[in-house]
Amino acid sequence: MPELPEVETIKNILEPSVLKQTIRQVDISLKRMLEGCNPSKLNTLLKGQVIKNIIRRGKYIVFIMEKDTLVIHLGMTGQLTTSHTSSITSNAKKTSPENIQPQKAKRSIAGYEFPLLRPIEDRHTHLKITFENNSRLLFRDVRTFGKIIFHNGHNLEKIPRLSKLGVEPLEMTPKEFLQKHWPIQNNRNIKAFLLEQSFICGLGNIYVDESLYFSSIHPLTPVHKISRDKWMSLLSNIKKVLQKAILNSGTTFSDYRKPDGEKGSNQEKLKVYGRGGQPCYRCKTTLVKTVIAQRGTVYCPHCQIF
DNA sequence: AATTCGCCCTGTCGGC
DNA sequence: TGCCGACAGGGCGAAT
Repeated sequence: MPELPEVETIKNILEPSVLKQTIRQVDISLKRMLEGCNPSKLNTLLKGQVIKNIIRRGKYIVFIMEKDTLVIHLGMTGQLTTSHTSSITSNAKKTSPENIQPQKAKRSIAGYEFPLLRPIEDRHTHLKITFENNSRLLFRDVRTFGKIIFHNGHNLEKIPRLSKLGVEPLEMTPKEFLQKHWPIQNNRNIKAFLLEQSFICGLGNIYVDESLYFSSIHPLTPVHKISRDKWMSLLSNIKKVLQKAILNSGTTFSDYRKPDGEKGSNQEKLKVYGRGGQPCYRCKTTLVKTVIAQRGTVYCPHCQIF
């Protein structure tokens, strides 16, 4: 579920505590999450390297180090957080609900305030990076759809997952984009097309539904039937939807947390996603919940047309 | 060649 | 109360 705004938020919050840090030790406990090198070699490869830069590409967060690059995809339930080892061994370990019994802790978790709410370390923490200053970067992922990619060197184009990505929506201008790509010949429906990362990257299920709603486009509309004007509107709405979500620190429906443990607030602003069966804010028509492109999809059958 | 589908995975929730 | 199936879905590889 972490899409572009969530990854951007995580990157921005992580930056000050991770940048310029020297890696002392790396522990990976779920080896199948790692691509690009042998899990037993990861620690040797990364040890001693300084994190020089952090960037986001689509839904990927990229750690540029002196020699190599480490890429993380959060999948569905991935969480990145920083903590100091001292707080894990004293306060947090004793009192954090996550560290007592995950099952029991859930019931009472709402009663805990930051910093105890932050995901610290449990059986779902699959990657731990310890820095020379004793702080740690933790990657926790309940459903393990996430990925950790080691890459030798800095050439991102050589990383297969990254090289397939399309344009960054926040960096493109609708007008220039259409001058370059128009007409857009594709037989698929617009929902499936936008979920595909190779044209525009960073959009997931939530922000595709939201962008289509704002553009009054039915999610099943074939791409080649969308007029140039509609595309202009769609592209600018994509940017607006993403920018607003970043201002709201992302959308928290279940697992997504900022690295400081707090939730985003954009879920309160959504117009269609998660609102199936409820009235459209514009016309009061009951919003339809269906499945398109193998994904739960919500739209207004009155406002959103072909 | 283009597109669709199945699968990976765990926690939650609703129905019986 | 407890069990079980359905559901959530990003991205890849297999199947069509």
